[in-house]
Amino acid sequence: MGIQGLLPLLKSIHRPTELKKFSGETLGVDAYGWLHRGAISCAIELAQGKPTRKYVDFAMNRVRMLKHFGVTPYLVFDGDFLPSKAATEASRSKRREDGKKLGLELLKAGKPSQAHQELQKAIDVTPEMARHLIEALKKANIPYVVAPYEADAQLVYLERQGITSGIISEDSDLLVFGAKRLITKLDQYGQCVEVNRRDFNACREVSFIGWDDRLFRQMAILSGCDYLDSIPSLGLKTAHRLLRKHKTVERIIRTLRFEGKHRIPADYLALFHQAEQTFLYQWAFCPTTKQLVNLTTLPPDLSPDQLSFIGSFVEPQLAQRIAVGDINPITKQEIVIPAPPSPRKRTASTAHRGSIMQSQSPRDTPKKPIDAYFKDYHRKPLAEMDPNCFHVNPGRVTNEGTQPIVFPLPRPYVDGADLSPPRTYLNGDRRSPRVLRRRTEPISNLLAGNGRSLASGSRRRTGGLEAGASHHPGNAIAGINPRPPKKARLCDDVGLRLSAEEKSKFFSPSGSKAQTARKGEGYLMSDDSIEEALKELPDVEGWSKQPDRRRTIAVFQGESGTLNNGENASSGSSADLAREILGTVIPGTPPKSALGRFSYIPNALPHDSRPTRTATRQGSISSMRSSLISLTPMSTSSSQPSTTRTTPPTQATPQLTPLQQLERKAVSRGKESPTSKLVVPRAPKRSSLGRMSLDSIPVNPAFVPLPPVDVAELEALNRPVGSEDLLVPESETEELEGPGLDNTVLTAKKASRRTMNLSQYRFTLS
DNA sequence: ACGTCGCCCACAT
DNA sequence: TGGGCGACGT
Repeated sequence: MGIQGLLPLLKSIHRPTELKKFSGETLGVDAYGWLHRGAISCAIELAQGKPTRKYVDFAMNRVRMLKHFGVTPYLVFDGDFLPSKAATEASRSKRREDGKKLGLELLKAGKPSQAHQELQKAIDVTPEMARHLIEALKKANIPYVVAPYEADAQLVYLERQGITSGIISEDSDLLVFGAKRLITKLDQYGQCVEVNRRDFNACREVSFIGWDDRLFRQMAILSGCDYLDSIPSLGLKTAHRLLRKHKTVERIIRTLRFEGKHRIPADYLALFHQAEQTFLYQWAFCPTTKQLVNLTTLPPDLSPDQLSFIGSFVEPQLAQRIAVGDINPITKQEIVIPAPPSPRKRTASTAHRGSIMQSQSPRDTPKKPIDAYFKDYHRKPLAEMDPNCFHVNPGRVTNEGTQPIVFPLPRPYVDGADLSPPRTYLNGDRRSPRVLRRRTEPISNLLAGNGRSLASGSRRRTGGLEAGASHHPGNAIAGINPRPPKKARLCDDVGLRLSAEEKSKFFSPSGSKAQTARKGEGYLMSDDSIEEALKELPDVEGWSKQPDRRRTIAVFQGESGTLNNGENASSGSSADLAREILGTVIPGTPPKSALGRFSYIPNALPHDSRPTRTATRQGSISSMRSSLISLTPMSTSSSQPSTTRTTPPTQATPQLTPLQQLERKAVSRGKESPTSKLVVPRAPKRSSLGRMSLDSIPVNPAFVPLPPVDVAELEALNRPVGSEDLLVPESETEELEGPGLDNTVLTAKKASRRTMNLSQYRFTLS
């Protein structure tokens, strides 16, 4: 795994979000997790050497889901193992083999369940498997790249180059590599958690104020990472404290040795530096220049020769072929696919592990120019997205809070084309895939000639997403998707239980009817708007947490209770209900009934079980909602259907995220001069007024119904901001401060700010 | 009292 | 496998 405990340490800056928020963006995806999860669904077949490609379906379902949300995935595959890792990997590989044998034996013994369990652990994601997925990606015109070494470095490189604007991964190592926006815990419904590097200063578990990337990286390494064994009893907190106190690793080690409390290897410092350099300079493939580059430009006094542990340089020609997937990054031989052309599941299977041959079959690889794969990512207009997406997320229902949450989900993103059976094998297990492949390397390895390696095991399991996106023209775009009607669901779910979801959330086999309904709705947007509103809730309040969502759900539930089941999506009464709700949400036409529901919802809602925030929220919720609804003129959204994304992302506006805002506060509180940052509030730049208005409202922003998708706004919000300092506190800031925050201290300030902001907004907005 | 480490439970399949 | 919770050690 990456850095154990890192994400929990950053918990206060986790921003529960929805994938939809990233609509219009290209996000890097660690393909390993998806492949691994997909492989789990067919672990037995793989172990038996059967020609299955179910794992491709799994990954492609996720791809569709992303597309459904308007997100362009840029898949990044792992390449070769770092030198030091080779040995480790070999032993691991053997372990897998043993596990496989055990599993097969169990299978023969008539214990399929146990067999599968064992085989899952023995899953090995091979370059051939990656290649199969790549073939599917090519057909779907999805950008991808095979990293020369670790996908982590490649993902961060792409993000730094602006090729992607965020990274979907479960590996906390990415933050150590320098990822700016890490999107984790993505589930099949599009729910996820965003961790922004910029929010670090707002971290409440430990203070990162005054810290730079280097210190953060050192803290992580010091506590133990994939490239360096940890020092017993020295975790993140301690590493953080030590760094704060002594500033340099050298001093820390010297002190620790002096104290004699920890046992520190003689070569610890050397290994430490190797680990540090591995995070800094690991090789990545530059899609633009088509050659290997160091993640971070090497300083003049450093040459790749001195960094044997980051792997060796690969000639551009070869690197390029590896990058597109034609060559096995490990063996450096061509990957030959037996007979992939037929889309059906049953194509020839690749031998589990070694189907690397020398001859390449022409048909297998389309002869597109390599560039083609790197360059075009198409973005999907929101319009294409399926409007009806609400549905309950069963998983989250019980999740942290325990309360059921309802969300808008895109369901069937089904494109007809590639999908095999719409079945979603949704999430495979969540076991961390990467671990299998990579692991932390023992220090000894590092020392040993290579330096170190990196085997980072990561826990990557990307959240599941099963849905497919239907953007393709051929299919019926959004309307076509056969998914359970969102509306119905909302109602149902809300009212009923989350279970409503049923098996295929994204693809409902019979979904056609639902589709029609959606399209019909002029107001589809309404759905979207609702979704937005829902989404917002979480964001706003909580950027803190998910409980918010639940509430939301709860609200709906109250209503839904009356409603019918979600089954008849389009036609059902539930649908009507949904409409009503939507209407309420939507600015222009807020049905009273809807409002009423919202208002009373609070009551209905099961209160947040969570101790801290609950009280506040609940009390205010109803009022907030009503107020929000009435107050917020979401004009922006109302005018246009959510489905259409008209506005191009306006990026100029630096938007502070709630976390960032907190950060500022923290900073201001802290020593650093906050003034410039905090003071600067300027007129909101963002395109969407609606949002601002929302923010400005004293009420908890979470409850404000958002307008249908305001693409520009979303983008602006999400867009990486230039310098944090320069950013002006915006509406979002307020959100941060909203009830969602646990921090009591901040709360007071927040409240005050909101008010302030509101005034500002009003001026500006009006 | 805090932090780390180990055990138990769970999620999703 | 990962997260949460409880116990032990500093």
